[in-house]
Amino acid sequence: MRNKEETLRQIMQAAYETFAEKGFHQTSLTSIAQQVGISKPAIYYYFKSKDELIKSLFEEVSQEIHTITSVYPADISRENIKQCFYAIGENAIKRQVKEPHFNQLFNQYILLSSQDTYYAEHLATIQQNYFDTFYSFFQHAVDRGVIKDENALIKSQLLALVFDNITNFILTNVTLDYEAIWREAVDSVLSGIVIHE
Amino acid sequence: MRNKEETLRQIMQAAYETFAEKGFHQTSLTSIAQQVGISKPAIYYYFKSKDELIKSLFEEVSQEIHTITSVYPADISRENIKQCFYAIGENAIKRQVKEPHFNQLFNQYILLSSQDTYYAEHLATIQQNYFDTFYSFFQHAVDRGVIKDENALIKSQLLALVFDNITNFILTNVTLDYEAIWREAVDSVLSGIVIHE
DNA sequence: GTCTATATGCGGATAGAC
DNA sequence: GTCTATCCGCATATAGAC
Repeated sequence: MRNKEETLRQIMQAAYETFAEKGFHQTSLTSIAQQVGISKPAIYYYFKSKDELIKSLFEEVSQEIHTITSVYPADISRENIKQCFYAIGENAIKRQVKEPHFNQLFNQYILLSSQDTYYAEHLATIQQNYFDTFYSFFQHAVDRGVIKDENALIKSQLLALVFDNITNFILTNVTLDYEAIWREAVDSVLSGIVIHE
Repeated sequence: MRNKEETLRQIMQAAYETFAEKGFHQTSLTSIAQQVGISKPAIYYYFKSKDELIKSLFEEVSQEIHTITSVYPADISRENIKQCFYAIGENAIKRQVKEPHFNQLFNQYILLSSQDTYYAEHLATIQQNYFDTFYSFFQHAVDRGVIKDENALIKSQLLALVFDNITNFILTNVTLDYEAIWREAVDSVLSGIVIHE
């Protein structure tokens, strides 16, 4: 006899990987069941439908997003602010290279969002939260007298857009020097607003 | 009796719109046939399979991309270079708002590319070409003595990434001042390299 | 409570009539 | 060039074994 929670986790895990690699449609419940070692209808004991499984996975992935985007260093100074920003990008690039599945899956939900209001609404929240994180990072620096409060909102949004698209392009066959692009973005955006005493 | 070319165009047109709105999987050949006013198997006279139809549409969309990305003004001067860049973004934003189907469809092909090498290879070429366009724009300005040849490759790629992601985010429910972000990107990237005599 | 066996219906695909 | 008939596979649903 199997353990209920264990089986559930295995289904989620198999779904996560196969959906990311092959896409929702190209992944049959049969193949997920096979990976887990159960029969296809057994999945229906855990999920009302394939769409429910996809939705559950989305909720899990949404949680993870928060932990990813909500990390920012405690101490920002004139000396280390660029390094802080550099590090944010470098970490994301490394994670993306190491774990492409996450974003591959996430991109599928973004596509779903143009066809399904449920995903559209939830993703809008996530993305808004993502922009907010960058903005609060800027405000944090402003509060500490590290940078001037000049166009901070737009600048933070600009960096967020660059950051996001770098992680997207890593998934493609286009090889660019993404770290250099990120550093250039940070340099360009901060040039002129970092206070040099 | 129907006209062959006319029917083909109608199938492509219906596919274009429905695929963009509902996605490849959620669009059945039956619904396309209904829109055109023919029966489902009739589509198989024009396309070997649904995948073939999707691929044909891709080739058509690929053509259009070239015409979109390969426009750049003939005369760049110190006085108008920022305006030129601003205009590129403004045009793209306007087009995107007016015609969201194009990018919605295109994004689906990007997703396919992580599952299918055919699309991966062709998209890599398109995206490479897209970066090249931005770079040659920079080189053009360098050649005319408008900007310094400082980090031009990375800067051009940075602008290309911003440009691309702005058009993506317009499709979402996230409303930002995209024109302002684009102008900020242009200002940030060009600040320091525009030659002031 | 956990799963298997089995049934239904839809969408993609093919053969062949007109 | 288009249609009818038909096949096959998969998502889905339910009945019931243990």
